[in-house]
Amino acid sequence: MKLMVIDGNSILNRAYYGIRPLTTREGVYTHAVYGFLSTMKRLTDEEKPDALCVAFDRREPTFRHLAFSEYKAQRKGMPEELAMQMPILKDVLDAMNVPRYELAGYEADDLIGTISRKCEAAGWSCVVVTGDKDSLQLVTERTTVKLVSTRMGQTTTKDMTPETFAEEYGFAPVHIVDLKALMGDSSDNYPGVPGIGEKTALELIRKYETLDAIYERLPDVEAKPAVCKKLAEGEESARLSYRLATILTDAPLPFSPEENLRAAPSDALYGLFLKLEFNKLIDAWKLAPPAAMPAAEAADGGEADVTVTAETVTDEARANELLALWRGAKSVTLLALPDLSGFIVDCQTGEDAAISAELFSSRYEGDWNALLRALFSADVKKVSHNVKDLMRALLENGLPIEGFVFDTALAAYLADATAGSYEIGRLFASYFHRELVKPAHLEPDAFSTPDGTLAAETAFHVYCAAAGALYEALRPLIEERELHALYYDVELPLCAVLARMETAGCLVDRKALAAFGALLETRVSEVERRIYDAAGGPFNINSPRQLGAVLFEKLELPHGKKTKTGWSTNADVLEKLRWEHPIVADILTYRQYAKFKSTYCDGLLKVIAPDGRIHTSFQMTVTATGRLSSTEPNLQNIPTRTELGSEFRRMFVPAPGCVLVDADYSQIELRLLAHIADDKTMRDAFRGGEDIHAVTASQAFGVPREQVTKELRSHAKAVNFGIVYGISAFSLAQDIGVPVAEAKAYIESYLARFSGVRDYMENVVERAKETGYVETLMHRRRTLPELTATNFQTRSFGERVARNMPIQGTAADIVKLAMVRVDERLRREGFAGRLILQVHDELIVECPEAEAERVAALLTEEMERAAELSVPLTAEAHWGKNWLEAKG
DNA sequence: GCAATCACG
DNA sequence: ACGTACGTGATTGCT
Repeated sequence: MKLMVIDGNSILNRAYYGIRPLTTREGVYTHAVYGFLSTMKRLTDEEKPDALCVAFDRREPTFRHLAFSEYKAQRKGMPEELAMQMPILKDVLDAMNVPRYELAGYEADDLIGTISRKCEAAGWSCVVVTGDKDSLQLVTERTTVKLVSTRMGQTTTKDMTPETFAEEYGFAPVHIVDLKALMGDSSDNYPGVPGIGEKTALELIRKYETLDAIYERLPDVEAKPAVCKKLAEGEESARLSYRLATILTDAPLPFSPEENLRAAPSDALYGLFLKLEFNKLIDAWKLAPPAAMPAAEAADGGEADVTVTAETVTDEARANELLALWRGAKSVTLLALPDLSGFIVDCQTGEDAAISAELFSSRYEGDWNALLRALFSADVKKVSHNVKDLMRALLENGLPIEGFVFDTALAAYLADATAGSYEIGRLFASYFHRELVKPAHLEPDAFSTPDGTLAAETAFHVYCAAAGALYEALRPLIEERELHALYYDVELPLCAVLARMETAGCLVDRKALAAFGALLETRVSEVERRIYDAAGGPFNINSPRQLGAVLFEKLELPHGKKTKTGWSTNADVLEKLRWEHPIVADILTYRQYAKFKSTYCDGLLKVIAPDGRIHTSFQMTVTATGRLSSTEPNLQNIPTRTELGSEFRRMFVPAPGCVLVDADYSQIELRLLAHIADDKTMRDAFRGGEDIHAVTASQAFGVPREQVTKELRSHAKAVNFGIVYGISAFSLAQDIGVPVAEAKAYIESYLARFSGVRDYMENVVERAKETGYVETLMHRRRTLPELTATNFQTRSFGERVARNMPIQGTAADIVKLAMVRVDERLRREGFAGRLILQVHDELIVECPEAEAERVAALLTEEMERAAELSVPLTAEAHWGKNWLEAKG
């Protein structure tokens, strides 16, 4: 029989420092516990011990402290973020039914020593898990020590037996004590023999084995006279160190190995892991909810019994009966396979009765398309999950997209925009504290598997029931948080707008793009050759590491700041070195060409659809502020800041006979700052239609308006940006290239002149600290657990976010509302023009040439009246035969 | 899978 | 005294 005993403090400590910090959404640190449990899981899987327990230190002084007042005196207490994880770990161990031992006056080591000897006495073998080499003294024929070390996030272990120990140290394990008595231990803060270090101590112990043996023959010890002298003078200290290094094996601990036989975890463990957001560990331990809920019960949160009649519908007559039923229902819950080859509809038919119907095109004996047309028309009110994606699939198949009344993913995003994932199973677990019962191999959001959809079908009803339950939980939450307008007037209608934009896509001039790619290719080769010549040989310029070696070692250029892995080689650093060596300018050019070629030429060519257009995906549930994002490809970061880069915008073209109309807000974020902060000076500037950066320069730098130079204006512009982002003098100085003191003076002068802004910036942080969140004008909320952090950096970040999010987020609310209205009017008023792109403060419509002027007017009108502010909100529109021209 | 870099608002 | 601006996504190199 075998028992494993873990040194709780040692392993938790190692996990804490070895793993990057991780918190739950509420800000509770959990990474040390997570690391501990992963290590424990791995080692028990490897060793398969029959019994398992964990030993902990206690705060009370031990006999070692009493014997030697300086024992561990230099140790600082645990950091708060670690200390708070200790009780969590103990709770988890209790829930796992893993016994834990602690005893006032004894260290974990002493308990482990005692436990290992009791095991041996009972005829058991014992495995000690620790990161502490002192414990090696416990190694015997029956007791092995697993030494754990964590380096660069990787945890490795080494098994120490009498054999491996002797090989490494050259003496028996018990003599570790004698060794420590001679060499001392700086981390426990005891001295050993002053002047004798590891090397001499090892030699002596290999020769004489014990401290006693050395002192018995002291004058005649085979060592340098100086060593003998030190030994003689240091005997008292050595004897004391010996006592301190000795791990007790007879602590008064009631213990017998049989009491530690491994047991199944209690029901509480599941809920505890959910609370700690240890989803991976739930999987790893194959934990299930205490009483596995059938899907039908999940639909109403498991509180009442709903009789669910489940059926797979194959004939048209039954489908029509159900359609009638669905039309009469207040709402139905619907999930569809991404290729529309199947769907499921849950429909309440009475107080406690429901019908869950699954339909698959492969088994349907009727007109599948007609069925879909009926289902996705306005008279069936549907609740679904990721409505925009479903709508796009419907549009691509020429089907209607009407009657969607709720999107559970979108609602969950408004409830918490920083959750990261809005996959049904995860949401269900976090709202109902129960894991969804589901086949483990299933891709949860896709409802399909690479090898067919059969597996998905088996779990279909589970997800649909969960979506229904989420609807019940989220619908009231939207009202409570005053999110009704944002949700029903903006986000939900936006699904259809975005689905139409994605489906429409954007035409690109493939030939021009390919030609530009070829041009860049030759330029890249030229520059590459010059770089190799200057460097004295070829290397991979794309590798920052190799590039750093060439610049800072071979060519000995002065290096700037470091990154985690070496010297930074980013554009800022290289720009400062531009005149130090001709290679630098070439590298900057290379970087630009290579970026353009790979990301924008090759990248965009790859995703041109057969219709010659690029269909991006707009993500509605990604950003923490409420903005959209764009993926596969990202069309929100097409170059524009350099002349060469803006050539790409020439490749985005309208269909024949059409133009692109581009409208963008002027200074929307600064106008919102003026409005939200209610700053008189700023408000007057905008009301007077003035150049805001010039006014800022004049105010902050104390010069008359007509004496504001270009340079002063550009500095003021940087200050304005900085204010919106939560400025620091250091970064501003870095940005505009002035001394930090000067940047500091700018900021102070700015805040003195714009006192409304200063007050707002202070108040918003203060309020956020009270409530724990910030919000936009439409009540879009971002919670800020960072504000309560003890860590300075984390807390400062939270404060900057508190200042920025209401501004960036309100701008996002406004643009989204404008999009919904623009789309609505274009369609209602019979325009052929359609929205095709959004780039945060910019909307792009493709329309027939003849519509250009009217579309431009419509765009500016709807954008400008999307919000009523205390300052004018202005937008400008232009049109042209490509995106670059249309920017005006 | 992460880090570094750089494109955008 | 801390480290040094908000929000994104794609590509490349490297472990």
